[in-house]
Amino acid sequence: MSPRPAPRRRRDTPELTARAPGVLMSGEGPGAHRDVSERPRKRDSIGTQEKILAAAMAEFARKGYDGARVDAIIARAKISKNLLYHHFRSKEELYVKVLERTYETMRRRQEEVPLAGLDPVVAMRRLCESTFQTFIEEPEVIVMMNTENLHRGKHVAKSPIIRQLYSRLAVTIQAILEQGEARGLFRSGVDPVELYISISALGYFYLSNRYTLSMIFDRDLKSPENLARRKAHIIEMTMAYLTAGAADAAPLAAVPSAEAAPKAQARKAR
Amino acid sequence: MSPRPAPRRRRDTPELTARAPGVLMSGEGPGAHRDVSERPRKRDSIGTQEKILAAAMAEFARKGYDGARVDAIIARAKISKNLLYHHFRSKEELYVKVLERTYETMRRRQEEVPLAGLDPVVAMRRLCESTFQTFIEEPEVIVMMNTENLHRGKHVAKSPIIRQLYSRLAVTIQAILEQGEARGLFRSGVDPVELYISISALGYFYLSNRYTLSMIFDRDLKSPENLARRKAHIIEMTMAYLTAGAADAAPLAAVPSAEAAPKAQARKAR
DNA sequence: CGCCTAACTAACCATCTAGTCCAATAATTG
DNA sequence: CAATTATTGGACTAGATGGTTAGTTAGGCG
Repeated sequence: MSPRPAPRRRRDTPELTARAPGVLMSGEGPGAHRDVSERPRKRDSIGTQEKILAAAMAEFARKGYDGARVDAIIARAKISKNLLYHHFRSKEELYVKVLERTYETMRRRQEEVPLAGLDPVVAMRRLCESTFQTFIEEPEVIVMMNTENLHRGKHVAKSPIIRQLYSRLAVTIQAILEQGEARGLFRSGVDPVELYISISALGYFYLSNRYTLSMIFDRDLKSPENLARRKAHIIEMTMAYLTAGAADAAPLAAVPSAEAAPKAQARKAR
Repeated sequence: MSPRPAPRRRRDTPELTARAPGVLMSGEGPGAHRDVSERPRKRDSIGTQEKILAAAMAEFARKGYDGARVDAIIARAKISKNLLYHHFRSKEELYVKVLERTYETMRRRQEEVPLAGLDPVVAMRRLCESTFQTFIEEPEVIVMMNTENLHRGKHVAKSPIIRQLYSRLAVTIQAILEQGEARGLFRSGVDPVELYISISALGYFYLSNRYTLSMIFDRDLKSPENLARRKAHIIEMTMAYLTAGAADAAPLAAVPSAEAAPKAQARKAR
């Protein structure tokens, strides 16, 4: 083995960034500054971190973890590589931050939709809609979750923040189900987790696999008409399941439309 | 620019690798040959390609395209690197071959399930079961499709073989739907593509995202009980949707069980 | 039976990639 | 003002990675 004094010192940097204090006015240094049209470029730590996170989110959501390039992230964020590593320890740490942010987005979107106190049927329809709508408007969520599952959830496992985000949702759904059952609108014995997985699945898979599905079935799944049709289908399927065999079974189309086009469609859909 | 004569030599091999022409048949020369139980290991082109494809499938399904390493593939296949490149032009070509094989698997599994001529209700239940079962028993399918969709289907687009595999299925489903409708068992106006996407989604998403879902909901989605429950749920949901509002609507649980455990469960599940 | 081609190997290489080092400079804050 | 922190810049490196080159072996066939 070649005598290599420093074996490797990636991480173990003692973070002493002792810069020589005085000696620095020597050269004509500033000559290189060619930023003329740029705005003053102030020092804004959290703003920069925000830029980096946004750029990283875009890159990870486009290429996955292994396909993502740190150089691409710094290019997107228009910062130097050193600055990225000044704020984040490693590519992996940055990825975890982005992942946490993704889950935070999901949680926020969920809490934005008021479900408590509503008629159970309306509440469920609204849950279906908003779940699908979130996947449409936050496409990064899908790729980030796919990426994380490719890695078998090893980062989520280490992030205690993420693990708690969904507890409230399960409770909410449970309440809606109980109310619906009590009023004879829903069947009994519905598992809220199973149900939520299904509602998510119906929209998530459709969007996540739209490239291959579009190819196979020769249909543009992202067209506004098909998205609208899909949303209706998800609601139909979910409500049919819930109402089938209920005490006071509404035979079909419990509330056919009543709340079409609740929000701007596809805020930043691609 | 330190004057570096030799550009770079990672492995710092002691130069001159001139293999002496003759001296190598001395019995233990290829000492690495400790394959005793193995068959003589003749020169077997298609057998080798098979080994490579199997190894590549395993690697791609574990790591995705960018995470997969050619070196890992050759290690798994126990062949030399150049042999891989002798049979396949590039990592990408190999990936496409694996992808095609994946779709071929799906097609084969679909055709193995006889649906024509059955009672529509039975046929649909069977379709739900077999779809889920295929995802369980061929876990590579899920990751390969996720990977391909991460790349926005660019390889599928170039592979005409893949694009035709599903045409037959759509026709089959359409026939079942029509029959069910004619007999007053199913609702009318069901889109076969939309339906098939939903049936797939309910199982696919559950399995594909099981790592994060298991974490979030604190439930082992891969346990035999939960898999069985999921299968029942998928059937319930699909049949509820199809039968809701049918002319001759069967209120609930059209055919409660009747065909439980059709095959060995989880043939090569992990 | 020798030769040609295809199967096969080991070493090697060019390049890429995450991450570092060493400055230098400008803004912020105590 | 002085210490700190944010920021840029560029050169640099270890190691990994896809792919190639030069060479060896086996087997079918004329």
